[in-house]
Amino acid sequence: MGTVLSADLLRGYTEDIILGRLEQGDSYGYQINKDVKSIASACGQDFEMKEATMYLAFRRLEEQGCITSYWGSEGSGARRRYYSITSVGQGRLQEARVTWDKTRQLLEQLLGSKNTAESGEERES
Amino acid sequence: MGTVLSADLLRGYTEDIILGRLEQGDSYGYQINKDVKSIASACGQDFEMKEATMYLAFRRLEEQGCITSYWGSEGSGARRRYYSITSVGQGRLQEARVTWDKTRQLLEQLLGSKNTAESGEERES
DNA sequence: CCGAGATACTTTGCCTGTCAATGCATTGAC
DNA sequence: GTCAATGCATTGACAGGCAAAGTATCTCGG
Repeated sequence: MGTVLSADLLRGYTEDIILGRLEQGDSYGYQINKDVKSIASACGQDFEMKEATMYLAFRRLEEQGCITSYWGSEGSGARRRYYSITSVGQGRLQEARVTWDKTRQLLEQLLGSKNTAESGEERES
Repeated sequence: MGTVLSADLLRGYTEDIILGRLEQGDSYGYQINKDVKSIASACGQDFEMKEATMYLAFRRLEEQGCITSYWGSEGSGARRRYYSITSVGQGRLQEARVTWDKTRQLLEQLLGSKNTAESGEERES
């Protein structure tokens, strides 16, 4: 169902995706994993953030001070490690969005996407 | 001058960028490298496709049958290896644009970019 | 009570693309 | 003769993604 997107095309965005999710409120690995899957599915796309990838990204983000974590206090079920975005993380997310926007524009130019390739010629000497 | 874009954010797109350039006509490494730089610069961005990265990508593309190459016949100056996009490469480029478009949409959702986060709540149980 | 399946987190080792560094060869300007 | 620009190519290291495997708890059906 839907296009299978290679996560390699999103390489380097894993941490920012997590931050984007945590901006909506504290969450934990399994939940974020499912959220990402369902968002992708709503876009008609078959994408999943692999667990190994995700948990390693949590580690990095915490080292960088972008998130903090705490063990949940549910009486039943497996224990959950909740993550919370910090102000450092917020800043980083803002920045990531700006960078993403510029990257997007650039790649569109470089790929010569239809929407920007209207003009007949644009070869500079 | 402009934002410095980490090429790592474009990881995996190198080959497609090259194909996009070759669609404009046969070219060679040094030229493509300069074209990319000047396109980025026109976007107000400081991005460069590193030579090592580029030449390795040429290699891969040729192995995949997406491009062919031939030595230029200029009487003077250093020899140039020209590359030409094949129909396989054309197909791949078409595909890449579609994939890119989907990836773009998805990442915008996942990062929670301003333009798509209007609705108040969208948390599913 | 037992097994299957969902929930939930973690580690190991491999693969692949990027890139700094380095090297080679030619040409033209100073 | 030397320096910068052109032009191509290889090497080794690094980092992120991921398959695979492991641990542990809970729930539900039989």
